[in-house]
This record gives sequence, structure tokens and C-alpha cells, in this order.
Amino acid sequence: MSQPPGRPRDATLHAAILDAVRELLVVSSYAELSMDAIAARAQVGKKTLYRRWASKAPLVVEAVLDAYGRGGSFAVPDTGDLRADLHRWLIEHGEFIAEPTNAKLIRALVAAAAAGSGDSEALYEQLSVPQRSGLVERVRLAVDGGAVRADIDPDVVANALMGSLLLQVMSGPVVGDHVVGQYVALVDALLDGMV
Amino acid sequence: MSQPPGRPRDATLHAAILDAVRELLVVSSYAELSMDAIAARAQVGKKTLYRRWASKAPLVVEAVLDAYGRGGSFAVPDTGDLRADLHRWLIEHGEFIAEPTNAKLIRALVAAAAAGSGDSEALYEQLSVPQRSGLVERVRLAVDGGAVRADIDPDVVANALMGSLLLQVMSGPVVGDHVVGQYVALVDALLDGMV
Amino acid sequence: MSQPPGRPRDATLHAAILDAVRELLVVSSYAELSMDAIAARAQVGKKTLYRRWASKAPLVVEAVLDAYGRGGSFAVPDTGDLRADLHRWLIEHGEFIAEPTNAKLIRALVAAAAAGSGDSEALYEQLSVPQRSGLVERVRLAVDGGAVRADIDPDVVANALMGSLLLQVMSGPVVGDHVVGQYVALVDALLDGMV
Amino acid sequence: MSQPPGRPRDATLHAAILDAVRELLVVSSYAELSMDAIAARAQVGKKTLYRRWASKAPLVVEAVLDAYGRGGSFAVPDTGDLRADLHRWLIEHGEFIAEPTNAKLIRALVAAAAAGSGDSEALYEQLSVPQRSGLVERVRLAVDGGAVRADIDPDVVANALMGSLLLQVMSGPVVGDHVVGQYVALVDALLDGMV
DNA sequence: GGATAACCGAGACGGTACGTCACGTCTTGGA
DNA sequence: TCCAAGACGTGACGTACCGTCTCGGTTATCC
Repeated sequence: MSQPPGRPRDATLHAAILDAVRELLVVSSYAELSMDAIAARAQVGKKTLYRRWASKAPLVVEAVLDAYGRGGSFAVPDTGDLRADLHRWLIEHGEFIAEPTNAKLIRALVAAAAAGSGDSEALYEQLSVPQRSGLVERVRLAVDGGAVRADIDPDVVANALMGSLLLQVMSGPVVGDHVVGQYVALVDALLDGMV
Repeated sequence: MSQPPGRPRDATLHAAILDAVRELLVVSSYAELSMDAIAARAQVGKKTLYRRWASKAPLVVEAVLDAYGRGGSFAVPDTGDLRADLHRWLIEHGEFIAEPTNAKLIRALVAAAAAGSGDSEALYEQLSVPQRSGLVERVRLAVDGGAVRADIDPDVVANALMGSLLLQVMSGPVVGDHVVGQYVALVDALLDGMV
Repeated sequence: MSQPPGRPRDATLHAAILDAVRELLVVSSYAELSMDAIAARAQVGKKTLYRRWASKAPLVVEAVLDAYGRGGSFAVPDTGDLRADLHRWLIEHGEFIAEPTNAKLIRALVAAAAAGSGDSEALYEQLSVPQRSGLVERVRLAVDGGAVRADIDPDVVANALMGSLLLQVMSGPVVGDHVVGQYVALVDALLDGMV
Repeated sequence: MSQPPGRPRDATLHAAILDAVRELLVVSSYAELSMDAIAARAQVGKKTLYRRWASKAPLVVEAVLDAYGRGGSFAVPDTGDLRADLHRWLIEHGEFIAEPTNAKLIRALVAAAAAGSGDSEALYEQLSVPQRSGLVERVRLAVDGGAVRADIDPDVVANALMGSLLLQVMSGPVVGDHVVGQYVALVDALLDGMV
């Protein structure tokens, strides 16, 4: 209950720093992003950065997830209509990553996870795990309700959907409405089969 | 026809350098990998590295693709049985990335693509494009042969399969036979539908 | 009056670096001396060197002049007896550069002045100008006092004395008392004439 | 008598290389001069340089001495009039080093001697020893002839004259006729005494 | 006249040092 | 205790130079 002694941390700095990170990431890849540049941009001492984040990776992860979370709700909807719910979720994400700014942020997140040593996978899972569990849960609900065959593994479906999105991000800038149609087609193929 | 003047580049160094990169990547993530260490390991001057590759990213890409290409044929088979062909292709890749050594290499490849500045996407596509076109071609064949519905977009199928693999790589070390079963289940769900 | 923001430079490092330079110069010529070695010896980052000196040349100059300045007073004495004063000054310097350690330092100073590009002459003159003006002043005093002919140019005398010393340094290690006698002889020849 | 087998060395290259060295030294100090640049300038392979000179230092020494030797005779004259002979020798040298191009060359020679490790003093003496012995010989002749006091050490006189010149070179660009007058004054002071 | 041998221009090579940049820590004065 | 500013040790970056080597090719003598 008692408050720690000394001057409390300036809460407004948090947002300023995350903003600086995102602004810099839009114009300069993860590798080019430096803690010095972040501190300079946010008008903040480097010590302040390291007081709050252990290194560049978790800082970038938080900056990206912060933008991701504020960009509207990405929870998997449950209207009872599985096809419509998956369509909507996939299109929502598709439009998010179609925005070049957002694509750069996600690419930075992947870079932070892939480049880092060992425990940086954990950071990456801060993004993937909640989304995956939301998807798995929604599919399991459909299985339980009998709308989907009982032998379907929800994890497999979640992998296919999220994997398609990830591949899209990593394949560079995306063009036009064509892509949105592909998301619809993916859900339909999974539900109806290709045969 | 005529040979350029001066001492020609030593062709054996190319392989020695790529070997050094791979050996180092097994024990030290992409971020920890240094050009100095590569040069030292390959018994080569740093100048020789920069004479042949512009930076760490394309060097790592070539080293990984070189191992990938030599690791046996990953072409999509065509036995006439689409289900069996996709099963086999997916399991082949699944086992490749299940090998921890290979997983590290692929993670490094992703890191090189994600961390690099701009044109490294192009390098990354050296891996993804050939695989994608093989897959797309195989599915299109099935569509043309009437084994698959005419309104199926082969690109969508390729995205789902490759995306699942990519997600697997990025989600850290994978355990056991469980995963292989998931690949079978993904192909089956796509072919038969979930409903 | 106010102090600039940020951590102030560590004043103790200055002396440590200059010491390291001198220690290294005793065993390795100016050309062999490397900034890396200096940094390693002084337990200092290379950045710290370049923060304080633009390159190797001015660093060496300061290191040598620092030792020269601390090695006792080399001011030209003024006892009223010009011959004795010049004898003493010349012998003092002669004994200084006869010390192999000091000779190496002075040779490094000359190398820094001669090898450097343009503005290192200025650094070199940090040594020569004060000595020259002291000598010139002493001779001018003698001229004014009538102890020396009025048509004598003090600059000419200073040149001859300092030049003899410089030539000695550049001519490699010097042997014994013979040299001291030569300094006495030089002053006597100048005062009394050769004829 | 017999000629060694194989293609003889191209004698014209020697001069071309020395020219290249001098041309480069005029615009870029000794430290900035590189063997690569010399080879490129002289249209010569680097192997050709190292076939003829062990390193940069002796090459520079030869290039400078070559120019020095061709610049007319610098032998000490012997007209019987010591004063006139020394005047003439000193003025000749003074005018030589007053030429900025020549001054740069001599500075490079000093740099080659001072910067190098150990045996480079030997190179420097290729210039100083012949001049010194010429001077010493001339003074000794005057001593023997009774034109100069018997207790005068010719080495001391040579030191004073050569040292004055060396100091002049190292003190940067020189201005005007003023300097020539100083050389005359130096000889006069030595001959007549300052008192 | 063929073999042999040294020369030559060009430029790749291993190594070392350069001067810069980034990381993560530390040290000021001050809030 | 927090904060901005910035110096600090460490270590990687990408470049330049040194002196050696390896190409294709040229000139000389020797057999």
C-alpha cells in the first residue's frame, strides 16, 4: 500500500518514448534504430530508457503492441456465424498490415524476435499467443457446437490463418483489394474444402 | 570471352565463408554474429567478405539458402495424388525445420530479411518465391485436372501452407511427432473442409 | 560560470593516456604506435581518445611536450654572463636528449610534425617557439647591454643552437661526454669567432 | 660478366616511379602517401615497387635524394676564401629549401627517418653524411691552412650550419630574402664572433 | 626454336589499424 | 528516487593500407 520513496516516474514519458520509437521505425528498419536516436527524439536520457526496458528488443515490442492494441479491437468476434467471424477477424488484420506504417512496425517486431538471442522469442509471443488463443477458442466453440467436424484441430486452423498474415507482412508491401479477397477465400477453402 | 586482368577471386573461399557463417549461426543468433568473427573463422580478411557481399544480411541469406538448396530436393512432388503430394512436401519441410540446426538458420534468414533496410526483402524472396511458385503450380494442375474446385485460388493455398511453416519456425523449438500430424491435418482440412 | 550539462570529462584520464603514449613510444617508434594500443594500455575506449585529440599526431605532441615541460626548467638562465648562460642551456638540453628515452620521445615529436598533414607544424612549434623566444630574448639582452656586437641577429644565434640540437636528435643515439664538449665549443666559436 | 637469365628490369620504370612519388609528395604528406597510390600514379604493379624497394621509406628517400642530386651541385666549393665558400653553400641550400616543393620533399625525408623503426635512420644519413663530410673537410682545410684557429672543431661548425637549415625546413614555409641574409649572418657570426 | 626464368600490370588476399557508431553503465547538477 | 545530458569501456562496423600472392602475358638468355 505504501508508496516507494523518491521521485515517482514521470508517466507521460512512457508514451513519449513509445511514440518516438514508432516514428523512427517508420523511416528506419529495426537494425538502424538506435537507443541513442530514441533518447534524442523523445528528449529523454538514455538512463530513463534502461530504467524501464532491459534493451532495444522489449522496448520495440512494447511500442508495436501498444500501437496494435490501440488500433481498435482485434479480438475474435463471436456472432455464432463462424465463417463471418473469421472473415471479419482476418480482414481486420489484413487491413491493419496493409497500412505501410503498420507493416513496418510488425516487421520490426519480427526482427526483434528473430535477431535476438534466446529469450526474445518470449517477446514475440506477447503478440502471437493472445491472438492464437482467441482464434483457437473461437474454433473450439464451433466444434463443441457441432458447426465444425469434431476431428478438426483448432490449432491447425489458427496456424493457417496467422501464418498467412505473417507471410504477407514478410513479403513486403501489399497491393490493393486483391488481398482482402484472398483472406475470404482462405476461410472459405478451410470451411468448405477444396474438393 | 577474355578474362579480366589481375588475380581472379579464389572460388574455394566462397564455400569456406558460407560454412563459417553457418557454423557460427548454430551457436550465436543473427544479432550476435559479427563480420569479424566470420572473417576470423574462415581465415579470411574482412575485405574479402565485403568484396563479395555488401553487408551481413545478404551474406547470411546466401549461406542459409546454400544449405537449404543442398539439403535435398524440396520440389513439390507430382504423383497425381494432390493430398499425398502436399502431405509429403509439408512433412519434408516440417522435418527440415524441426532439426534445431536448420531452425536456427531459417530464423537467421528471417532476421536478415526483417532487420535489413529495404532491399533485403528481395533477398528473402530468393527463398519464398521458388517454393511458392512450385506449390502454386501443383495446385493449379489439380484445378485444371478437375481434382480441385475451379474457384480455388492456388495462391491462397500456398500462403496457408508456407505461412504455417513460417509461424512454426518463429514460435521457437518444436516438439515431436505432434507437429507432423498437424501438417497432415492442415492439408486434410483444406481439402475436405471443416464442416 | 555555469557548468555544462552532462557528466564532465574525467581529468585523471588525461594523464593516464599521456603516460601510456610515452610508455609505448619508448619501445615502439611513432609509426608502430597505434591508437588501439594506446587505448588498451590506458584502459580507455578509443572514443575517449578521439574526443580529446583529433588524431595520433597532436596526441603524441602533447604527450612529449608534457614530459618535456615537467622534466625541469629549460628556461634560458640570465646570470649576466652570456657565455655561461648559453653553455648551461645547451648542456641541459644536450643531456636531456642524450637520455635514450627522451631521444625517442623527441624523435616521435619530429615524426608527428613531419608526417602529419599541414596543421601539425603548428603543434611542433609548441615546442620550438617558446625555446626560441627565450634564447632570442637572452641574446637581445646581451646586445642591448653591449656585451655583443649590435649587428648580431639574435634569431641567427638561436637557429644555430637549436638546429644543432635537432640535428643531434635526428642523427641517432649519441655517445658520451664528447658531445657536451661540442656544445661548449659551439658557443665559444660563436662568441669568439673561428678566425 | 654474364647477364642473368630472364627479362631484365625496365630501366625507364625507375624514373617514372620516383617522379610519381615526388608528384604525390607535393600534395600529400609522407603519412598520406600510399604505395597503392604510387603504383596507380606510375601505372605500375605493386610487385614492381617491392621488387626494387623494401618499403615506403627507402623509396621516398631515393626519390628525394634523386631530386636533390639533380638540382645542381651541392658540393662545398673551395675557392680558398672560406667565408665566401660557406656563404655560397648555405645560400644554395637555403634557396633549395625555400622552394615549397623542395621543402615538402625534405620534410618527407625527415618523416621517413623519424617515423620509421630503427634502421630508417640509416636512410636519413644518406643525405646528411655526404653533406657533413664535405663541410667538415672544407673547414678542416681552412684550419690546416691557418685561416681558422686550430682549436676549432669542424664538426661543430657543420652541425651549426646543417642544423640551421634543418630547423628552417621543419619550421614550415619560409618567407623572402630575409632568410638568405640570415645565412650570411650566421657564417659571419661564426667567423668573426659575436663579441 | 623451344625451354626456362625473370619481368610486368592488375588486382585478390590475410592482416592490422583506422575513425565512427551503438550498446549499456556511470556520473554530474538539479528537480 | 527520478531526470537530461553526456562521458565512459567495450566491441563491431566498413575502409584503407601494407606487403604477398597469383593470374595472363612479355621479354630476355640458355640449350
